Amino acid sequence: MAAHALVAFEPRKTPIQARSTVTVEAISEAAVQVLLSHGAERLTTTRVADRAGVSVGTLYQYYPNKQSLLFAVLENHFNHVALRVEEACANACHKPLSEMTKETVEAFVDAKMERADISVALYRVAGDVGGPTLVKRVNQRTRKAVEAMLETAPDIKSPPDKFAVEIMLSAMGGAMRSLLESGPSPATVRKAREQLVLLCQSYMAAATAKRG
Amino acid sequence: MAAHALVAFEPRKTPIQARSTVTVEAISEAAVQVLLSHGAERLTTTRVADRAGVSVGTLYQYYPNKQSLLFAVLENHFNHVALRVEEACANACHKPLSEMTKETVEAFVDAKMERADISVALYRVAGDVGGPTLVKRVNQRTRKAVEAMLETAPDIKSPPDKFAVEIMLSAMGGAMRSLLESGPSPATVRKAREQLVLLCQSYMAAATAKRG
Amino acid sequence: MAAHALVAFEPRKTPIQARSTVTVEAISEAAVQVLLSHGAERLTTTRVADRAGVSVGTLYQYYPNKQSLLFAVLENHFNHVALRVEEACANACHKPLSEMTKETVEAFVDAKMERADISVALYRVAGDVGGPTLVKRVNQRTRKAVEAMLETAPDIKSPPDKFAVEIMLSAMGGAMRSLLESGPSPATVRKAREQLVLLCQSYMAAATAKRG
Amino acid sequence: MAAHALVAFEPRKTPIQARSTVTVEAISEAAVQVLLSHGAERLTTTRVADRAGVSVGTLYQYYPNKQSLLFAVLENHFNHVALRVEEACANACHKPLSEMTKETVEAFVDAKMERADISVALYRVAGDVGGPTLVKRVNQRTRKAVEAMLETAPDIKSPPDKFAVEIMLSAMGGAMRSLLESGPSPATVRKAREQLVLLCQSYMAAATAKRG
DNA sequence: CATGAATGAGGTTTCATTCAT
DNA sequence: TATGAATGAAACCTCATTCAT
Repeated sequence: MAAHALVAFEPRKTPIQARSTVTVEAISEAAVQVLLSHGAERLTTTRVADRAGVSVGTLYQYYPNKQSLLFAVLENHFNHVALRVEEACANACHKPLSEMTKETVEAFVDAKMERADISVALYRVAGDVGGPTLVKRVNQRTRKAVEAMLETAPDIKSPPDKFAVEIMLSAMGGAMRSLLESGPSPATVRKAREQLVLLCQSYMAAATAKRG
Repeated sequence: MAAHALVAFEPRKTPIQARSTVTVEAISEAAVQVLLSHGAERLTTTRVADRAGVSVGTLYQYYPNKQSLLFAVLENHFNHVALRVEEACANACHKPLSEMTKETVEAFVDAKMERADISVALYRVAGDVGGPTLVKRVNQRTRKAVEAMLETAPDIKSPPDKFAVEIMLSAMGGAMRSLLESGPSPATVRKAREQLVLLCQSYMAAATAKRG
Repeated sequence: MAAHALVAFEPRKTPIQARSTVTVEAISEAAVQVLLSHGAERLTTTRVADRAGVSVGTLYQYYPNKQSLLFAVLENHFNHVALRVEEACANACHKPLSEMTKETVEAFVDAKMERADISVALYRVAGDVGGPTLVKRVNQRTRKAVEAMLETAPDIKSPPDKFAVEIMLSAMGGAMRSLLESGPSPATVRKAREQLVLLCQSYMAAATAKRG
Repeated sequence: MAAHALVAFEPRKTPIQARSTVTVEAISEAAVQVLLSHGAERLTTTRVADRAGVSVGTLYQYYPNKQSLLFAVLENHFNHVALRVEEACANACHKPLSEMTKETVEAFVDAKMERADISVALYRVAGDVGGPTLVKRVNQRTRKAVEAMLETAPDIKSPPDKFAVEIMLSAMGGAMRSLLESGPSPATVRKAREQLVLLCQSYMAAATAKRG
């Protein structure tokens, strides 16, 4: 599994018949299951196929290699989280800055916690599978949503630059990663959520005030 | 390489003789070299031994298995960074809060950048090798240093709680990870460093002000 | 692809309808294309079907297995060459021996060169597919044509025995094989053609003289 | 087994200890055995290792891949035949041309027949393994020996050009191939040998006479 | 007749680890 | 202690072939 070449991550074949769509989803879901039950290094394509109730050959009809399968799973997860954040951003338009920040951060934390186990499992495969690239791509997308939201803030003169938003997103992501990897209690999660809100609020305030 | 059992990560034999120490260090350094030149999944024990100029057998005299070797490398790197931060904390005692934060953050960023390539390479093995555990341990240590420093701050009434410091450290670590994995230009690093300082300063201000 | 059992090499169903004939030819031609573009070991039935613009299933309607497909392609090629030689033999009747030989050899060389690329590609599959059997069969046929021609030679008393003709044909075939596999320049081909004519002429003269 | 890239055919590791030399030879010999007993397409690296009494891993210590193993076997065989022909050429120096030719051809036929089964088996792998390249290389070598011999012929004025010798060698090789692949009786072999001698003798006479 | 999704045995290759020398 | 040959389980992936639609 060399992750140096970022090629051929796209699915190999577009399902035409109805049954293949089912198969593709079964495989993707099975990959998550195996990831959770066996861990990243015990995940083999054969095991995934077994769990999905298909043969290995079928798996390879839709994913050209193991990486592309894991990449797809990773992408799903990231897309889900990104979507939640985008929704929150859309909802928080025209509210005061601190409210905006709060809702965005909370949406992110909640989306991650929603499938905390998967998040943790995926941290383990991300490196081998183009994770960083994907993270960057998703961060761009999220950043755009945040920026659009900030444009509508009534209480700031000019928005922070792109860079500040990026820093905030990656800081937030990193803190969540540490948190999730420590297997936190619900109470801990609650406290961390609060602190994360505070972290981002104070940063946003500082970053926008500078130009205001 | 199952990372589920966190046993036997410690080096097998403590080198007493000078020759052994040299060997151990050669192996550890070779591991880093191979990591950089071949990537995480092309790192094999044989290759490391070759690069170190010893036989595989010898490698296994000092490290019970591959994981323990990588763990040691990881530990080295983390210890180095932690040391730099601790030094900065010691130096910043009795200075104003914002100054303290600035110097701490800058020490962290600079330490990471000092061997940026190694940092990136290690992100790739961390998951398989007890990285999260190690991160937690190092974070504890760093947190203590930060807390001790904060105790001496002249301009705050009471220090932030443990949790706030932990959040800050993990946020900072996460942001650096994203940054490093994107292969940033020097200019980008400079800007990120500034922003990271701002992020932490505003957070520390907010977190201590609450109790102040 | 075990070639030990020489069964079931014949096409499965004789195409009666026009559409079928077109399909069969498309498949056969596609096999050649794939052979040239991907090489012998990258030739898969699916790939051939794709190139032919039909589904694998359809391919298997006309060829019971992969071998039979390749066998058919091989047969086509050999038949083509044999036909050319037979024509030459028919044309050369009643001419002097050396003229007969010249025209026969040249017809063979030219027929091979006509589709040199296919010839080379087929050398690579011949072994797996009943090539030797086919070669023998085609050589019988060609030998008959040559013998019939020789019967009409005005300048020999009695024809050479079967064996001599067979030796000549296989020598000629082997030399062409070596030549083609070396990717010869046109000039080389021209020289080789001359020499091959000389080789066969002198042999025929010697082989017939013995009995004459 | 893609044979397009003619790289990495050389053995991977030079045996240092005595025992490894034994191992290498056992593997090579086992490959021949498996080739004979199972045929070319049933030859698997695992099977070869089993037959050699070692593990697959050991096989791969000495041969970087399956091709390189088969290439080595092929090379052995060709070298053996080339050696026999070279010996014959050395012995036939200063004899009359027809005698030279006779002894050379007979040496070739006899060397091939000596291990007829291997010859046939190898025809089947040659294509996948760099056979043509090897054939060319060995033919060069043999040609040199033949030319050196011809220089000493008392009864020719000037030797035939390189090309004629090459044609002769490849014709001879091709005829032998056809013969061997037909599973000939001893009587057939005897007759073929005679005819082959005649073929080459008459060609050599013709090819040298031209310049004489 | 055509389609193409599914099959799964089987092949090649890697690499952490051991142990006789 | 050092060596490095040997191990072999286990991973990934291919592809000829079938059969329900």
